[in-house]
Amino acid sequence: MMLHRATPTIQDVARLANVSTATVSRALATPERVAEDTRRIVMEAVELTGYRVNQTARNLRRQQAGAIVVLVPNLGNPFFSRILAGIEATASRAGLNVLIADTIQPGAEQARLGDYLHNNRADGILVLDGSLADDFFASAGRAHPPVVYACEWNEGTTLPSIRFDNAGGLRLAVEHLLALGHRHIGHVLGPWENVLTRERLRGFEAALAAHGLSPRPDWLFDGDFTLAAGARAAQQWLKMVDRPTCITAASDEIACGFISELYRNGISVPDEVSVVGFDDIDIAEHFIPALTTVHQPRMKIGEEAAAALIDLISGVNGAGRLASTTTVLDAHLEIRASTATPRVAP
Amino acid sequence: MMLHRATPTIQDVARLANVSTATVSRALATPERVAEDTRRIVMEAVELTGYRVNQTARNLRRQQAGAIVVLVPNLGNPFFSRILAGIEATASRAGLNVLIADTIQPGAEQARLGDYLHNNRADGILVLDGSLADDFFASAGRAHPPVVYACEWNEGTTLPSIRFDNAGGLRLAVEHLLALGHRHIGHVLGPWENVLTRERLRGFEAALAAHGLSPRPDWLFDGDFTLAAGARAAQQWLKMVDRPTCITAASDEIACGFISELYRNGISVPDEVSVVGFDDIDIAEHFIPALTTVHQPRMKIGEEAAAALIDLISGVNGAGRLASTTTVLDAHLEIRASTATPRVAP
DNA sequence: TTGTATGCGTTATCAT
DNA sequence: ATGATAACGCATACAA
Repeated sequence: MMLHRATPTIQDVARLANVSTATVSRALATPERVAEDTRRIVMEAVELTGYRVNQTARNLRRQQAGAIVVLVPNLGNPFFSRILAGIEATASRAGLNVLIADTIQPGAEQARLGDYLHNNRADGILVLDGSLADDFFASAGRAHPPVVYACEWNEGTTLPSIRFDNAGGLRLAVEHLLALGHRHIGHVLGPWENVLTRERLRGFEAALAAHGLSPRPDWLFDGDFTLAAGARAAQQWLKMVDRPTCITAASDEIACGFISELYRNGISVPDEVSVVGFDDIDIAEHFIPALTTVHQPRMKIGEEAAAALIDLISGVNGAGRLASTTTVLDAHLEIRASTATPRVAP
Repeated sequence: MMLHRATPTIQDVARLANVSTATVSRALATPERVAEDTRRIVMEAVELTGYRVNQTARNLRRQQAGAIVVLVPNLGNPFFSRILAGIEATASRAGLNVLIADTIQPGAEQARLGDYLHNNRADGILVLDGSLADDFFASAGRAHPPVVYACEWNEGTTLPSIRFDNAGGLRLAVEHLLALGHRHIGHVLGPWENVLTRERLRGFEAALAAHGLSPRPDWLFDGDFTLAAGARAAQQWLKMVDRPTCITAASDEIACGFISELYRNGISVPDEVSVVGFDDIDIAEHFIPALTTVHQPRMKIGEEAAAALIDLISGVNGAGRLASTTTVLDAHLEIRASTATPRVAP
């Protein structure tokens, strides 16, 4: 009769190999500190028993978690998938697991997130949600694992962050439109509370100012980052008597929603209005028309953020753990078919 | 001078409350097994010290991991984001953390994934990758945590799975086209090795057969689930002398790529060819034209899969752990603007 | 109801 | 180079 064998422990291996558990542990963790012969015997016993180290026990002993947690605002938003892929690839290469937590969850703020901070569940925290304030992490002077912001950040943060040059991206967009001959430029905003919205608006205004133009308040369309917001902005645009000849959108989704709604109302892009997006999501290149947009290297953002966090965890920076290092990735404009010279000269 | 206090342990709380560690443990885990007064005193001490239970120690003692792992084929694919959101929401409600692993990672197959299976890292495994065979999990007769397939599955699997009615979805698509008057119907396939590709093709063929039609091999376009594959299929379509008047695509991305490439070549959808997608991704409704497509409730798939796995973990099904339960979610067709009556009668 | 004592599986320290 | 042993922090069986 075949008994259902329980998971083998280091003890089982030691017994079979006729060595102490300490030797087995060493043979696996630091092979060079074990004699050639012994190592062979131990490895054989490992094979035979099918032993796998129990990570929970190892983590308890080593006072670590073997994992990082990523705090995502709305996991359902496909924008984050590439970033997550970059994070996972980098973390797994470093032997770290990746936990995900959706900050949109009700009741998440206190209980669940606090769990990750103070319960030895994670060796480090990657925050993609700029609405989480610094003092959330530094609460009550407790010790907590290293924190790195990616994509979004909290204004005035003293924590390290990996950012994209959002203002610069919008500047490129506006300059492209100016070069095409546009002078009447509008902008569809993301949600006001989002730091990216404000950064992109800042770039928009700076680019106009650099060319002696000032933004017209009625050409600033409120919104969020969604397709629906773009469609709403289009409705407003349709109703205007004095319309901008082109629009910069705070996201590709906004741009697509905007174009789509105009199309349904018989207005053609770029013939009657030019549109620039932001993000360069997959569909942008295949949209109708192909979307001119600011490209964000999302995979790379994830990789860099994870790498920075791992550095912090392994203490590469030594006492520099507290130093706020901000990495800003350069913006790049992908020029496609949704922008053209204005049909009517201003 | 303010010393940097280390993380408080259950010992610290016990000392302060003047009770044993066992009592503290009970007061936190099973309050009803502790006297009213004692509980109050303990809770006060917990507050004062800021004690948080060490999950690693708890997990070691309880012989569990407190987490499930989701095996995703290509995390960068935005299709999975909603599913992940559903999984995370359900798991976190059950107090379980969610680990993500990208099965696309090189070397992942053996080392990393085996880690999750046999190293006490996860209490359960959610597999979104149908290319992972059953025997990968059941290797060498080892004990391993419960496994549930979601979305994709391995043909002939004996493991539980949550599926979408892929064949039924394609059937709805074909019947819609037939009802519009189409008789020349093509299909753009996903990757051959993918079970969803085969299921959807099966539905395609069955629907045709049910109406006395047989599929024409030259109207079956090879591909994968990407935008680029749709564009390639469009190129082929353009070159044909005898073209299908409509196309069902194995994914929305294929459909969008197809439509987009036709548009660049001056062909209009649905005027000259009708297109049906599959998935109902966010952009579908806002595409030009709005895409008729098979709606997949991705969030719900994630929720149901997580719920099933959690049931298995908590042993709700008792000995039924080995029983293969397959849940199939119903298909639904979202009719929009990319389909119309054929321009030329056959 | 509460306390005592033991062990979860591993690794690090200290001998040898 | 190897072995004995003591923790890591918690939860439970058992005793009181």
